[in-house]
Amino acid sequence: MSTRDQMLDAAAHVMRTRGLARATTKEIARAAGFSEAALYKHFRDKTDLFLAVLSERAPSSLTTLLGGLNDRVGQGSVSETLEEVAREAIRFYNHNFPMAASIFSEPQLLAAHRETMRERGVGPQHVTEVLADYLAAERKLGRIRPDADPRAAAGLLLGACFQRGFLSHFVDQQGDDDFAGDLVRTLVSGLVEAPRERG
Amino acid sequence: MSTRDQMLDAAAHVMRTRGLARATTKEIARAAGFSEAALYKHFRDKTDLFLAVLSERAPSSLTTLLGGLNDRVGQGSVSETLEEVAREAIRFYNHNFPMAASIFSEPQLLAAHRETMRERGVGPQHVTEVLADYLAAERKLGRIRPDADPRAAAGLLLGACFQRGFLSHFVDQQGDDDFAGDLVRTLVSGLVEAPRERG
DNA sequence: TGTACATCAGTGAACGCGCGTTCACTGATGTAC
DNA sequence: TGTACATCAGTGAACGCGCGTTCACTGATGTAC
Repeated sequence: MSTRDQMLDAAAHVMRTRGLARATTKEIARAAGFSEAALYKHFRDKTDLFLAVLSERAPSSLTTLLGGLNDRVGQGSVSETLEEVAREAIRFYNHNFPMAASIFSEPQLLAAHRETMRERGVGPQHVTEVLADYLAAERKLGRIRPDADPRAAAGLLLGACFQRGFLSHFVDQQGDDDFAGDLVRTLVSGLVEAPRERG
Repeated sequence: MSTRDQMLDAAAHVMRTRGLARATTKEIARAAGFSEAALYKHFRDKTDLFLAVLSERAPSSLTTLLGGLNDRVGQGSVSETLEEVAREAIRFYNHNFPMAASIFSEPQLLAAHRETMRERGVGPQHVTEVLADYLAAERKLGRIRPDADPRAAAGLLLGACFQRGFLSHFVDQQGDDDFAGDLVRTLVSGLVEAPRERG
């Protein structure tokens, strides 16, 4: 693995475990096994290093899963697919929330990262859009009600997972075994219609 | 207004506008109109000041609205109540997300704040619980389906609002006029049942 | 093969700066007699 | 009322420290002839 990659891994690790405020050049260099000076052979300054971490070490598991949603239109049950999405989303947000949230402590870093994402056409809003597209395709097949709102439904499901990822760090976690399943059943059935047969 | 209150207001303002990383004693003192040394007449150290801001300047609008939910059980339509909750939640999270997120850059501060909230029995998870209680009460009255899951439904609605508050800072905001309404309609109707009459 | 030089990743030590915090002090207000 | 003292919010200036960054340097590797 290249020195640069070792430095990015070390920086990501320190940011996650010590927090952005404690992610100093000294700590990062120490974790990477190089001198502080060496960091500046590979990155212009500390902001450059952080932006590289955010761009190149943002985990792609959720994006990958959602990228495969196109192929699942009409396959399996919609509920099963949504539950899988929800479970993966909860894991993803739980893992990445602290680092993403940290950026809000440095608005200049946030602005620079926004710009990078805008240029590449990626970002957190993209996830919701991909799920909404999937739901729209299922609606076209008649597998969900014709007047359903794909964007709102995607926002509900992923928003709940997002908040769950937040809460798991903010409070002592309650042991809710099948939160993903609870969410999907509630979303699919709605609050006011007559109950359907279960099973 | 007491000196202490002026300092808390100034600190909250700087934290919101400049970010936690730039919320230095110098900036806060300047915004409050006192010397840095004066801060230490009213707070033991900087952490003590931040914790006081988090405890005493956490806006209560959402808590207030949700506190009144007890009185609305059986009153008006459930959809109207949920839309009002959603609209207020979006405003609330939009306003408070940056400061709350900032805390994740300093895990020690986060841990101390968690402890304060735990002692007082408050916290972000409380909001979801109160909404879930409201929904459970409406279920008891038969105004929502008997097998509905109040916790999941509250998680979906407030989670979507929470994520919305996040996205409005993270990406250039799209102009979605009635997101709260879209969420509630989708949550109430569900994805698979036959459509109801509108109007 | 040997020699002279170029390149370049990485280092130890130092730099200036801004930070949180403390210090001795001021000046206004209250109080005892 | 006047005097002597106590209290206390607030200050200007200084403190030490850790930070990000730069510097002159090393030593390994490559290359020309």
